[in-house]
Amino acid sequence: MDRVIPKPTVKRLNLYAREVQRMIDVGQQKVSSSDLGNRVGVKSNQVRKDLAYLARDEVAGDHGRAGIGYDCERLVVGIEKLVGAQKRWSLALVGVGNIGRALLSYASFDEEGYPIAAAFDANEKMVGKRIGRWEVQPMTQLSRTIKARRIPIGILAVPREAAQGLADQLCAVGVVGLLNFAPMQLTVPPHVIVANIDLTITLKQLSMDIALKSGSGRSSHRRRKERS
Amino acid sequence: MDRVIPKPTVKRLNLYAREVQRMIDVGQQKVSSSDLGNRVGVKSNQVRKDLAYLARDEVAGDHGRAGIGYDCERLVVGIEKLVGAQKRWSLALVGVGNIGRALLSYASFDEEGYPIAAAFDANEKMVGKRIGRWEVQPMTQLSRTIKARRIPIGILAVPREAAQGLADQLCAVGVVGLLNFAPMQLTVPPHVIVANIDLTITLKQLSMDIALKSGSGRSSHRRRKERS
DNA sequence: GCTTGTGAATTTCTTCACAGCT
DNA sequence: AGCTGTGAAGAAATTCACAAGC
Repeated sequence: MDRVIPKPTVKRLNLYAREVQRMIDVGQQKVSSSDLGNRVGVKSNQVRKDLAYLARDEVAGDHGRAGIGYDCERLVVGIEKLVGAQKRWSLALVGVGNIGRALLSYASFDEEGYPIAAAFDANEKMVGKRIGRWEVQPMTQLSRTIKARRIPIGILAVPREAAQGLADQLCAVGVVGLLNFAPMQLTVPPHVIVANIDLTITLKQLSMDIALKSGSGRSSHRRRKERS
Repeated sequence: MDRVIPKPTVKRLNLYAREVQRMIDVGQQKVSSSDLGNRVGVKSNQVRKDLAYLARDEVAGDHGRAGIGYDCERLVVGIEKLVGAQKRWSLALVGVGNIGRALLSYASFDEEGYPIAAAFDANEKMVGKRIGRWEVQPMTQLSRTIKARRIPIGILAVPREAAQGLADQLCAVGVVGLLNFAPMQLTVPPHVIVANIDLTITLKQLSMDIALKSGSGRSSHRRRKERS
């Protein structure tokens, strides 16, 4: 009777979907929980538990067949239904510096249903330039454009000092999610959700993990270690 | 008697250190667990529990003073001792496309003790170019350079199709950590640790979180929602 | 009054183990 | 034989609640 899906499960479901899609591209039709687990770096038990959430949802439907496995096609469809990949969310990119430009050239956003709908920069030399199919807009247009086009998610790719102020602006004009590349914690109204991409923190964790593993030898599992 | 520091705690300790450093820059001398908690988006209880790990470590030392708080200076020093920020780790950047170039221009890596020591690309037009202070090297130099300079961490900023092969190469020449920007799970030997920066998965989680929060109104806590 | 530190309770997530289907 | 689904056990992380210091 549990309607809520655990956070870690949501994440893994997305990984499964991507992996299974890739198997389909290669002509595979069935997949077992242990196959999938190996590819994603997760125990087969965990895979089955995660996939069991599909069956609990009316629309996603049941899937596994004992002795056989899961049908790839149905599986990705089911996961996407459950985990909401059906909707498209447009993005507003704020900051067209190095990271911003990299994001504009990053085709996957589009392909995955997250089109960048507009790009803004404070730098006058940047404003008006065309980058790919975007024309960089001045910050003065930010509210207007986001409101008019009802863009739900903002990407902050600006220097740390500017991030909080722009986050405030974005929240004020109705954004409900932020993808934050600035190395700081943003403070936002309670209805807004922030996802941080924090490169230096990630690197620090990585090096800490490396340092720790050197000290603690013997682990029986033999595949891979993963951090998000 | 617990020598091991929980993963989530390591992450938060890094966030605390950064935040406290910023307070120092602004002239602050003391900080309380609730101050710090507010800034990082964590309950004060949690902050204290996390900081208690400092006292358990001989070298990091004890810190909090009841009724007063923590001394900012000593705190960052203590955290950095505990969480290993003293060591420098050099990086090998593999792939000088959009993301790769953005990383080369990203000053924080250097400042935080993670200098990019070399950059490689498979594209002949790229090889030999100077970008900032780096000269892009051909992939044929990859093993030589990494072995010679004993670079411990590789950054994979290459297309998905190339990622696994290059990961294999990097692991073969002694890298012990990988920062992977390719949208896939890498398979690596057990002693190598992988940290993934997965933009589309992050976006999918973000949009799922947004969708969920719309459905479940009343939560009593009022600050921010954070995902890594 | 405001603060830290911490055992105990609680919640969340993972792993185990096995019944049951193909 | 090989596989799924799941209750039960276990482990990990968070939150509570309160004694004790300033």
